[in-house]
Amino acid sequence: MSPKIIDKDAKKKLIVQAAMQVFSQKGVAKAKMIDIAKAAGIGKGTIYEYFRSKEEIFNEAFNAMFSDMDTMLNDVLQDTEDPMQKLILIIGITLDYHEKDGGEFAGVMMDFWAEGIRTKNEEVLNTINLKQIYEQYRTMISQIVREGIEKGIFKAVDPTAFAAITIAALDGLFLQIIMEPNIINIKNVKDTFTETLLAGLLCKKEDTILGGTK
Amino acid sequence: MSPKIIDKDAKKKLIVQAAMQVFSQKGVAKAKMIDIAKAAGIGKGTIYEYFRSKEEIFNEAFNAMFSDMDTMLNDVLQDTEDPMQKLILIIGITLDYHEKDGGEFAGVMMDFWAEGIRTKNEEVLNTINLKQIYEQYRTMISQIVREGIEKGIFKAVDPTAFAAITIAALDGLFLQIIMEPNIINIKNVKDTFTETLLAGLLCKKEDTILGGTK
DNA sequence: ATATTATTACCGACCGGTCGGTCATGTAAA
DNA sequence: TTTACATGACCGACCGGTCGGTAATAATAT
Repeated sequence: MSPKIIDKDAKKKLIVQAAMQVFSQKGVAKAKMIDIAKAAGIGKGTIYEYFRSKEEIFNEAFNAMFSDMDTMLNDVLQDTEDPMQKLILIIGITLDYHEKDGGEFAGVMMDFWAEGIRTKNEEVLNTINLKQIYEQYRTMISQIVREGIEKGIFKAVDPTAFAAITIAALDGLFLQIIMEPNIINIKNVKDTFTETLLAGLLCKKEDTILGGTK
Repeated sequence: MSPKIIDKDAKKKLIVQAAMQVFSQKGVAKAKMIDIAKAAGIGKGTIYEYFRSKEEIFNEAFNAMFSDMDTMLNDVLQDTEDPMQKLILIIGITLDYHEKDGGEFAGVMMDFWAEGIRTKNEEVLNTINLKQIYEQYRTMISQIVREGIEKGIFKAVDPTAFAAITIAALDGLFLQIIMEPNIINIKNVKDTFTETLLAGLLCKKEDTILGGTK
């Protein structure tokens, strides 16, 4: 009566994983379904038992990635009350995350960005919403900065702008690392990066750079 | 004897411009030749009178963009001897450049990055070489930082790492601006950005952030 | 002036390859 | 034998690039 039973969820993950590999190597647009199938060691048709379309695989990969990241960040933030320490942890976690799965994340991130950029704001794209993710991220960091300012630890910078710049710098560094892993690797620049970025928060100098020189 | 004569170069530029528009809206992969033709107000076949392939248009756009940027930067750097001022100018120019042609540059940059990332290091891609461009950029900035340190104006940071981070931050901010022009626009964050990034260079504090807290 | 003609510029129907997605035909477990 | 699962040959939409034909221009001939 009961037939062959396989773990559907496990197979779905397998396919997503294979897709991530192919996506990161070729880019989503150039990744063929047959490539994904081969990478997963299954037939092309089988993919369609688990996903409706290539788009759906892409969405699944996207969501998996960010919910994972989100969990890690929230876990880590429990560890300390010190705002500076929190920022250091966020930066560390974010940078380290990019090395996950042999840097697969990296290549695909490009396509997430591309997709995010070209998504019209009005259209509610119910699956992928990179903008929303960025907003959460921004809120998280600006909240910490505000906390630091209130506690008198940080200089009174604009928390939102600072958050935006922190995220920007992280993304950009990420981009550099993807592009030139030999020249710029995480271990080398992580500390300098953290120092450079956060120095401005502690530096109490009254005369600003722009005001001083211009 | 003499036939219809038109300005081939002008038309080439027209096509590149139209292509840039379409590329930035749809992405290079999804941009159809017919879209480019329509945007340029010409027939599809005509494009092939001026370019061999879509790839060639992409390359042309890429080169035009960066040689333009390069010229602007070199011009501006003549204006001052002060290292801090030089850095401020570089940041300003780079950020402003992204608003050129109604932000068209922005969308296409995504594809340049994607292309750059997926270009194998070994293969000499004779037309597009984003990595080389980044190297020049990095050299330029690290040179200025080195200058500043020698003159005793800057703290003794690692010039190369600082250059990498500056470029990273610029790229990342750029990415943010593309994604959320309403929230993060250049005029709003330019100053905070410059302040935040360059603060670390002047701040003479001996105890480092990482050393102090960890 | 006006017609002729050589040459260039332009065009879009068409071709051929590609690839996402389907489905008829399996196969293996129970 | 039944039923879930797997597959790859096949289909057809799509799109980059081609090509034969047409329009525009200007030198030349009338």
